[in-house]
Amino acid sequence: MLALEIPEVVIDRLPIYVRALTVLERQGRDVVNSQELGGKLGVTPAQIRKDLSYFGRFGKQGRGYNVKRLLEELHQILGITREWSMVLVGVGQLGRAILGYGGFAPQGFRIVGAVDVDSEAIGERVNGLEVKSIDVLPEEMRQLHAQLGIVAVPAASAQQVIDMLVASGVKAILNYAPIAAHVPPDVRIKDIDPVLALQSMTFYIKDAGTAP
Amino acid sequence: MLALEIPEVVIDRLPIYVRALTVLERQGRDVVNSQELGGKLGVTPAQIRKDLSYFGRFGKQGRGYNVKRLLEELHQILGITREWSMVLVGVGQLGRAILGYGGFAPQGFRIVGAVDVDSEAIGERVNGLEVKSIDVLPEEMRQLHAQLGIVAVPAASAQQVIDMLVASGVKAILNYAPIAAHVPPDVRIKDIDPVLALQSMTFYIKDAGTAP
DNA sequence: GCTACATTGTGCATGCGTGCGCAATCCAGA
DNA sequence: TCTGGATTGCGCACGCATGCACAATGTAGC
Repeated sequence: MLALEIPEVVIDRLPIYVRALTVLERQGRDVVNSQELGGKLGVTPAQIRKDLSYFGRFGKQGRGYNVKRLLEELHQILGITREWSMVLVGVGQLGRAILGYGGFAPQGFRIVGAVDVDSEAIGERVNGLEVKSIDVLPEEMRQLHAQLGIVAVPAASAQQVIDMLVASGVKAILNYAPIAAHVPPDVRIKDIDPVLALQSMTFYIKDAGTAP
Repeated sequence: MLALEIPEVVIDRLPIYVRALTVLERQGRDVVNSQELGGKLGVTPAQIRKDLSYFGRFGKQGRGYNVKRLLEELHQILGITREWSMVLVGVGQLGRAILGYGGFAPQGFRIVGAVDVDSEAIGERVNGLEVKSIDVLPEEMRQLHAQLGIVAVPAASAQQVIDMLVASGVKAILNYAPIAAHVPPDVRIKDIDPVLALQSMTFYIKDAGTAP
């Protein structure tokens, strides 16, 4: 029952369930069974039931799951009932795009601070945020009550920036830099790298269109 | 030895190896062993050797791997010796950011076309590309010799757009829309969704800072 | 209130990915 | 040419995630 024993793959699937359930809720659906939910997500019904059973018994036999109830439970489990504050490091082209991305706020993730190493960018206002020097990162994190870090700096300086975030007490990092970063075991890090996704897909399609 | 039998997790790791080897090559390193490479990537040496053994014997006992040689082999395996052309669907805020992203080109991925449903955007020039109507997607794909599709439209229209890409013969899709899309078994799709990454990380840190 | 049906929750088996351990082998140096 | 040392490639075993199958159980309808 302890969280530590729950496989990470399970945790990674929960947000997908949340997303699908949110759509169902907006459609006014009251209940959904594991088969329908699995069909929408490309996951087997057994998988869904097993995943949920790690956390409790949320369904009703013969009926399925109450959409609203299950959604609330999953929010609770994932810790997304509250708002989360994030600090962005790196206000280059990528960083600005992240600041402008409208997908975070509706899900309760807000970028409350932005820092950079480039002295030209420091002092500038981007998306309503004043860009500060990376030297004040620890103070910024504390003052803004930010718990999450977003890294959008070039690969060459990414590990250094990540070390600074870790030193500032950040326990979870969203990393857009194309590196395999090293962090202490108690710090979570997730990489966003579209190039890696492309490079693995080309493996499967590289021979398509070749004459037989 | 057939590609179909190689686990997808293995394919997903190869681009990481490529990235690390590229750095080593730039540093002028001739050889590297599985232990050092694994240390850099957070992968066990045995894992690396096993992964590579699916494709051949690239190392030398007592020495390690020739960096240049292994890099070339991996490029060949992944199909990234050539350039790949991509068409972007959706030229909103996110789409524009993707067009401006500088990480694709150096790795041989070029966005050669852009289409949208919004009549206001159609005809506009963005990053040197004229935005076309989504109605001409099939012709665009053919004329531009594009093999890959990038989806950057709202969730509501994403499945529809993906269906159109599939109908146009696209065999691999990079999807930025927050949906679990359905595609035929011969079409690859990879999702880029920073929100999902955040929502799974908060699970692990949600109790941090709570009074004991 | 009772019956028939549908769906959950879960023990268990299967299969697959991971990593150990060692034999094979290659290089460097004498 | 031979020997010592290091590292690969791979068979094998372990462990974990996945999915099956069924008992448990709640619901709807009569």
